[in-house]
Amino acid sequence: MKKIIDIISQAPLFSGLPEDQLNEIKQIAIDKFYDKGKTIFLEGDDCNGFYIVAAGKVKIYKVSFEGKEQIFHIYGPGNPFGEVPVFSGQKFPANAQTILKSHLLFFPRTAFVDLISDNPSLSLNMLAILSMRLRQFTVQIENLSLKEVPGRLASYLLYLANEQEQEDSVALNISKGQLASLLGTIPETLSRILAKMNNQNLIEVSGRDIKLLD
Amino acid sequence: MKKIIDIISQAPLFSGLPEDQLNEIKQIAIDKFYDKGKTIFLEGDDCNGFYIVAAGKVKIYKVSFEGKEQIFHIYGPGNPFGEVPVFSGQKFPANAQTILKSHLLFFPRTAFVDLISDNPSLSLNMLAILSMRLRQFTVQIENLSLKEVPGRLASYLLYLANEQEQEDSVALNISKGQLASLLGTIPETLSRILAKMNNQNLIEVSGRDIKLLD
DNA sequence: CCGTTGCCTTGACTTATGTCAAAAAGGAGT
DNA sequence: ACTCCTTTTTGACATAAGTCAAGGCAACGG
Repeated sequence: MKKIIDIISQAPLFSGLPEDQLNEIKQIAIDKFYDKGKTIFLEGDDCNGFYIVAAGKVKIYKVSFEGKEQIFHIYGPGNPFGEVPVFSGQKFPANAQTILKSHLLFFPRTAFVDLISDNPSLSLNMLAILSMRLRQFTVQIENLSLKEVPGRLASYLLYLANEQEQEDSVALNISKGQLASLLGTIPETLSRILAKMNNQNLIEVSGRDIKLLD
Repeated sequence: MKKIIDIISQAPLFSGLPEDQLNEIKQIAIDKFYDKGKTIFLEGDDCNGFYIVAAGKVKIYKVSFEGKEQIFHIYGPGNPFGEVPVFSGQKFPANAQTILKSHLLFFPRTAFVDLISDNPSLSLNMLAILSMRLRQFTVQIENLSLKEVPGRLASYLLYLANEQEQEDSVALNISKGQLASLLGTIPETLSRILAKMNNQNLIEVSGRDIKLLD
């Protein structure tokens, strides 16, 4: 298990802050541990603070009445989540659940708001993070509304390849079922599209490894 | 034309600020005027600041390669827009265009960032606004991915009725074509669904006025 | 080694929604 | 009232993607 101070000093949210402020932040952080598949909060729950992933992986998602799931984000180490109601002052807008055994840091709301009020750099960092989120959401809405599933899949594969710094191959870091949910579709459809792109020699799928031939 | 100071003092972004700070904000605001249908900025443009609508109406949207439009927001008086790249430091993520003759206030980026750094209340207001935006986007993604067009339309009508403080009828404030684009569909589909709901006696459509019979 | 479990794939079918084309309705100005 | 122009509606059709049901495959524990 990593030390709190290491996690904090590496999180983008706290980048560029002087050491004494990192220590103040450390003072208010609370360790939390979750097994795989555990719910962290549910849509509509009251919010007493937000989280940063120290280790593991967390999905933010909603489920329709009929049971279809849409994943909004998947967060790994260093990423904060659950900040929205801290500032807008309402309930959580979506559900959060671990998809791996995870170690989280919890930041109580009032203590954090005090901290941010005293600290312009921290507030600008937070503004930057929320702005990046908004940007990601515009991409997600654009994908859902203006692209068909093959296009969304292609975008995601290119994004992953870029993130993994590999020109021509990617390793999916989530199950195909979860990927379907992230792309706003269902496993059957994703499976068919992967098969089709495979036949057209656009990609070469073997399990979670995909070679990009385009 | 309204005075700058009136617009500023009524905007949620600046609510609760003391008078001297409102005056500081006024100093950096710049009036801009646009006719109906004029582009304010395009996706990918450099961002030197953001805007607040003083009068008129503005849509934020993207267009697919094939020409389909998706509207993200429609903003009226008091709403800020274009803030994302101010804090995330990149280009505009979408297009902005007036849908009515409009009067906007422009806030240059660096001056505003200075202001926000010196002013915790202002930064908390901005955090609250960005958080509300994120919340709206989760709803929009949920609608696009988990609901079909009739469900999205119903949500929108209920939202409008609520906003207009009318129990059982709404007046569309945008054209049906624009509404289709806001709901992530096309005018033909929207028209058919309105006709069907009309036949089922769920609503009663006459032009832009819709009675809710449910 | 075998059965259970979870994940993925395939097939046949249904349906919501987009496309294309044309007609109808509505508004603004002459 | 007439014309021009935009918005909306309708019809016939095409298709992407969802549903339901069954089968395959791999991993894991007994």
